Amino acid sequence: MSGDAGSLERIWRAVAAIPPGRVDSYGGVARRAGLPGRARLVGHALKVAPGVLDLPWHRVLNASGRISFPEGSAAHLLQRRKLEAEGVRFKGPRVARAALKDDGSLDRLLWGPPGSS
DNA sequence: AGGATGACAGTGT
DNA sequence: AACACTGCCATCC
Repeated sequence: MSGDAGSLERIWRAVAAIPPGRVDSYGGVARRAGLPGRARLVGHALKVAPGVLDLPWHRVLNASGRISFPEGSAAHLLQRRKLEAEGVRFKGPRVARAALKDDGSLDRLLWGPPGSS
């Protein structure tokens, strides 16, 4: 199916590793899963992920720090609500700069500041 | 088999 | 900052 099932598993694990209140990009997840350049595969992996895994899918945003679902859609609203419930603030359509850091580099935000919680 | 689609990303303008 | 275009690759029709 998805190339090989192992890729999906690695992606699911990478997503599960994102701490509450933190976010990461599709590309970042792909890279941490050992699949650089497979950002689109991450989207597919989340789409087909078994619900029982209970993955924090809402913590995955696109490279612009924005939710990839169409604005106004139920999915978009749900994701935003889940993030705000974890303390992630939004600045218009994208996550606040505080969460994005200065560069806007999501992956740096996630693993960059050591010991920051 | 071939083209379109998509929970993306990088670069250029 | 917004938009267009290209690269990427698994699925779908």
